[in-house]
Amino acid sequence: MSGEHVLVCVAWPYANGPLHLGHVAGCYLPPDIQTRFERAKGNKVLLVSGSDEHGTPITVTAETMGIDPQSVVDKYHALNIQALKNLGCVWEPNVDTRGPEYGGALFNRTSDKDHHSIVSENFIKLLDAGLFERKVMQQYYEVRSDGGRFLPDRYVEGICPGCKSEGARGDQCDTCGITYEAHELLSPKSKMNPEADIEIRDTEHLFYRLDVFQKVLEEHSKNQQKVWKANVRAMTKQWLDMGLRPRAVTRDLSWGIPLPLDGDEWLGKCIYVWFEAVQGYYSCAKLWAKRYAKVDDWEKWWKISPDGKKPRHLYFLGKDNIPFHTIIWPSIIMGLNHANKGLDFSTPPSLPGPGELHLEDNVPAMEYLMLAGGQFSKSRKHAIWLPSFLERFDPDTLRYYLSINMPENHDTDFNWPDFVERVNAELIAAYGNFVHRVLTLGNRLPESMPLHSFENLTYCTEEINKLESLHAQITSSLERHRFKEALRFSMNAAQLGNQMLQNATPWTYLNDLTQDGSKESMAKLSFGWRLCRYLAITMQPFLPFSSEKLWKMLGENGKCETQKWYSAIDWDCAAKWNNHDPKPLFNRLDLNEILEQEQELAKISDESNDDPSHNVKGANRKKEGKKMPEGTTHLDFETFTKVELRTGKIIEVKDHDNADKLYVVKINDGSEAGRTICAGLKEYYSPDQMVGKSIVFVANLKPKKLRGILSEGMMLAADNGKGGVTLVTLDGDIEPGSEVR
RNA sequence: AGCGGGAUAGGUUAGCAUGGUUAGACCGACGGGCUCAUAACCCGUAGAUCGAUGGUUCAAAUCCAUCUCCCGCUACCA
Repeated sequence: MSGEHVLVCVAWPYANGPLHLGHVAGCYLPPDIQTRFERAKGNKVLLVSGSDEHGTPITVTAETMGIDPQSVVDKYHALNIQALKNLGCVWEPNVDTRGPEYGGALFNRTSDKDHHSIVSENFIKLLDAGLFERKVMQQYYEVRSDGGRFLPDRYVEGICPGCKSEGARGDQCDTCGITYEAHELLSPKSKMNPEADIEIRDTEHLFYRLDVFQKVLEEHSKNQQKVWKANVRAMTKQWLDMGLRPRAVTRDLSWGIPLPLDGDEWLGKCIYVWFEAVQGYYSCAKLWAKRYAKVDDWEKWWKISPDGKKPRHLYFLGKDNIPFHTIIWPSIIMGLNHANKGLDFSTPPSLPGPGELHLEDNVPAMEYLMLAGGQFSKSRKHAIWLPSFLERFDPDTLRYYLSINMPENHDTDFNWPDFVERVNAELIAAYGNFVHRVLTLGNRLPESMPLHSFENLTYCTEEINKLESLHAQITSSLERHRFKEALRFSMNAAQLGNQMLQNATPWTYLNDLTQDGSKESMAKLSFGWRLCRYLAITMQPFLPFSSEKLWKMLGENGKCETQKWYSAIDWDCAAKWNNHDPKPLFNRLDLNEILEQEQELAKISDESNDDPSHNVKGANRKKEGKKMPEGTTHLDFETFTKVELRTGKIIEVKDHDNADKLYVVKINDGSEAGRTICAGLKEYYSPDQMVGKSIVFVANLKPKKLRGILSEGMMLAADNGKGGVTLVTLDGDIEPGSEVR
């Protein structure tokens, strides 16, 4: 199909740090491939996404960096959009080169004022339709001279009303496991600021009536069973089976979109981020139309036309985001449709009809890309950052590796040896090398007899048939979002080219073109040019940079990315030639060199502060002086002596039955009974490695139950902040229980 | 611990929802060929008790049960 309106929605990256390769493989590369493919097919694609810029984590980052939240999001928004562009993602130009009727792209941000007003408008619509429920909640409030603030449950602790143990959280006790209402907790304290007075205050919040949509979502889900991937089906079913309940859409929050409501009870409240950021898909389309096309043009991508013709909606996201896109967002869309029809909650909502906002056609959610077996993690600095990667490597090599290794069905792994291997042995050896063979062989012909003068397609019917069948397979795979498979088929075409050359041995005829068999052999070599052209077009969604390079080297005009998808198998198109010296499409990678570089980077990372953009071009690497880490204050000696450190010997290490990350460690502390300490060392030590070690522990720490087991102290361990943790052990023998000073 | 997902040749994986061909592919290994090409290319060979056990069935990688290990979310990291 061609001329279809396709809305490609990309999960909004949180502007609280740079993007890493996990993000790219999961959410950002697949939609780019899809968009390029759809455009080549002649479809009208509008690509929307942007930075998600509200919420508490951003204010926390701002506080620790000593700047305001807007500066945080400005910084990461700029960094991320630039990195995505450098990766070749089509966020630019904003308008399709064929004109605004063909759509375009907008990478917006949720701090955009227009986004605020669109969200506020929708908020009022849903409110007026009775789709919000108003509830008074009791929430802890930290009283401060500068005004105070509400505290999320997990920032509060106190004494459990059930078992009376200390350290119970605001809504649940870890020791006995019971849950309770916030006001039942005894002597509550703020975790962040234990000195502050805490009181319970009533706070009113609005809840979106997801329950109203249960039935219609079940219907939608039933319709989608055939297109959804297994992980999407399972996750959505889970939610529907549990039964949908109203979900809070407002929050006691300072950084976000203020409630568009009058009344003192709404002061200091914002629209909850989940409810607001998803609407970006909608606001972004509207704003794109307003800024780059006609104001109403967004409707072509969002609304079912009066004759029932539907745009196609694709959402690209990671597995953690599935229910938001199959349950929550559809229910908001249907809520808006409902409200637009002047209906309220008393009428059951229905699936969208003509003139209404359309629901997703597919949510091809990806699993995760792991890094050397572990999860990408900002805090543990276990990550490869996109900006830093692109400084050192050809973006197409990354695009190739992530495409051929895409986490479509389960988690996959990024590691350097595999990256180098696949780039060298597949991308370069098969594809790059075939292209280079054709171009260098062709280049050796005399100028009076250019390659295409030898063309004779009657010798190439077998190749033509195979290429056409491969083209159909690539197309079908891409239509079903099977990226790995599609790229593999394209690579098969390159392999076919190598086979063809191998059998035709054109190099044996170059010196004497009058030999027997020369005509056929040279016809094959000449067909090699067409095969390169085919490859440039079919590889373009995956490898846009090298495709453009190849396009020029083939002597073609214009840009490869604007070529028609089916032109790849148009054997009638005029053959051309470019007599410049051919250059290899890619450069080989050297694993040892890369590993050395990595070590260098790791060193720099150790020395720098904990700003993960350290190895990013243009990021400020200054102020690495000897200044104390943020928040450090000097301690007077007396206070220090209050800490009682003692030596002990580990005599037994067992798993904690009720916690994944904890060991229960028995220590000989010189006393007869010994003592028990819970320690979060599972990630770093096996029990065998620990038993017998002489360690240092804090002896007079207030004992505390950790998921049911009393921990009497804390072992000292060194933590380098990026995943390395080592116990502090003793140099020589000394009896357990000796004081350390 | 609660919930969800996964396990297929040395590595990466397709197939599994709708049981039924010799379980398909890429990389690597091994043997041979080629010498145009970036230590590249081509041909061939070996390599899989489809995580384990039991069950349903004429038939199970595919469905069911139990178990083991991995991943994610949530909790926990004194």
